[in-house]
Amino acid sequence: MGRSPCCEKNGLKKGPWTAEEDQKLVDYIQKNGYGNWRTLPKNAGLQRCGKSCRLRWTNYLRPDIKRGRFSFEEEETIIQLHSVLGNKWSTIATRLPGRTDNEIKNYWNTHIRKRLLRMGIDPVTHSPRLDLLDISTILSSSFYNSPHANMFGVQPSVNPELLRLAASLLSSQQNQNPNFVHHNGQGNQFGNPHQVQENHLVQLQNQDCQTLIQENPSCAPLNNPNCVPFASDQSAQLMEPNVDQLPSNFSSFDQQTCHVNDWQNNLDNFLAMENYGYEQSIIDPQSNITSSDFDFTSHLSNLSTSSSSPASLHSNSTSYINGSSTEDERESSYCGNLFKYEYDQDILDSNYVFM
DNA sequence: AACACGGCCAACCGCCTGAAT
DNA sequence: CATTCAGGCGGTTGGCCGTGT
Repeated sequence: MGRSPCCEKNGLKKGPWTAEEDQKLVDYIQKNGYGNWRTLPKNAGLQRCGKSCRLRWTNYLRPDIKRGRFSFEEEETIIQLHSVLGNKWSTIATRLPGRTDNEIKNYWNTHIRKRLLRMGIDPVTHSPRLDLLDISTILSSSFYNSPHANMFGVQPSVNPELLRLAASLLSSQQNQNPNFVHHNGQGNQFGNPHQVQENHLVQLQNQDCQTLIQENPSCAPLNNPNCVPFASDQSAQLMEPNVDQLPSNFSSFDQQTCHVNDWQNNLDNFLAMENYGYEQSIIDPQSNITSSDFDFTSHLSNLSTSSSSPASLHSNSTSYINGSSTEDERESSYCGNLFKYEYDQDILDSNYVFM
């Protein structure tokens, strides 16, 4: 026996609510409360389904509804809760006073989800996106052999078997995709990073990535004790880039996130963030941490301290970018800065009217 | 000015759950 | 225990509106 309709559909109005209907509903609820939604519309003189009335009230007319743009702190809360709860919008809404599940859901789908994707983070798993694993960069080692690898403190330890498998996949991708451009490691390090990445990006099927990782759980480090901080003399290897070779969005990054004027530190931070998702897609052989174990929540928990920390100078062999003293702090600050940067970019880009 | 396009979000749809009978 | 039904939830849609051409 099928479920019966919540109310008689014939003759009932659908679509956007008018101001007059809103007023009728508000007046009725203020006078009588909202006990029985089935009988409410008839008693209130509304040609609406009870369900429609309930949604209108809970999502729009309720007096405690909070309007306006979500704050950065609210977004943090949503992401943290979503990483634990998934699409339990109503549960998430209980932790955000004045926000409805519908509003949170819409905001997630239109803003946060896209931002996480831009950051290379899978919005479903909250882990780095395996489908964008940049195998060609691993193969060419252009990143690991570049001076920028030093600022991560990354010592490459790529499993030869992984390289073999990746090479096989890369080869098949190149054969199938005539537009594929292999990055030879000799190119411009300071070009538009999105463009560079697009050019040498190998999009693998998720299954391929999972297989690669399951079969080869030792690529390069995530919290790898073999990681060493960059040395001060290594930063000297960096050559000052031509101004028009800087990443297109570098200037706004400089002003909003780093709080320092030194171009080299800013550029280091920028490139670190650009590559953050990529770095995190790698497995730690020591602790057996997989990409899916990546704890985005704990990274975000450090946002408040990391996002305002100035980049440190390359003064000694144990200092990290942003002044973090440990590798965990360093990674957190990359993530935090990146997320804050993307949030600020959204603010700048949006036409949102502040209320 | 007119049109096309894409983003956003209010509202709807269909399914699920649990209480009442 | 089976059935009915209200309320709740998450996914989806359609229309509005701003922007680009």
